[in-house]
Amino acid sequence: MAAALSERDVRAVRRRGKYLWLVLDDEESVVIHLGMSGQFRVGDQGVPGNPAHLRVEADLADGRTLQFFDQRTFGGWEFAALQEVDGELVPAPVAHIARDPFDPKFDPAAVARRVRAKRSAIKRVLLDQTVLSGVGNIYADESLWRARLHGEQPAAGLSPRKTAELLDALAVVLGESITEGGTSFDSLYVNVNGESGRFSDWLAVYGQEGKPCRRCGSAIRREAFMNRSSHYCPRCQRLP
DNA sequence: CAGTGGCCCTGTCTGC
DNA sequence: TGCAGACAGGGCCACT
Repeated sequence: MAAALSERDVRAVRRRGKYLWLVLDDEESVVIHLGMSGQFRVGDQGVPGNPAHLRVEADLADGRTLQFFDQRTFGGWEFAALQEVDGELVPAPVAHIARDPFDPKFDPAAVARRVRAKRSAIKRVLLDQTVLSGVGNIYADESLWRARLHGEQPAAGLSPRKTAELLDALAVVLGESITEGGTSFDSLYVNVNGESGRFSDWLAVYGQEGKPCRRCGSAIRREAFMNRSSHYCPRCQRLP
């Protein structure tokens, strides 16, 4: 990769959901995923990363250094051909990834129809990147709380109105998290300048087990879900 | 073909 | 003090 990237121009940097990619020319790109602990740093600013977790280092033409750190190694870089999908040029590994809520062509009505056509629990559907992208465990829990929905509720049983409400809640949650600088619990999660986000102060249910619900005061519960956790308010978010 | 769940990884924390 | 096990979670893939 180092040899192939040497002296190459990066014409654009694009993203969809949790994937981002560097456009090298009309045919080729480098697809990057942060996994759960990947992060970029511009080397001459902010707090230096842990050298043990430095995976990629690139010297930029302006003299700065771009570094990619990843502690838990779920992230990665790969070369990928660009291909046209639904009127958009995307790398092959991203072809199956649906548009995210910030995409100008994101169609809430169409996504709501797809959600309601799923024979699965609503939280699983929110995490399905082929339905809509950009939503992980934290934002799924937060948006379900906002929309007063239990994650185990069958997606097919949701009314069109409730589904629209959930997608609205999701857009608010994602928007506010970006404003707050992302979800960060410790020094592991920082932006390119080494600054930590404060979104965790803002979380209503995620990681709040035992604490009172902001709306009704009931103790927030945590349950095992797909080898991770679901957090919810037992009073505000009931199964019908 | 859609849906389900196990597993990959590393560092930190908890409980015995 | 030391060690085992739980936990964090995005996405792939084998299985139903």
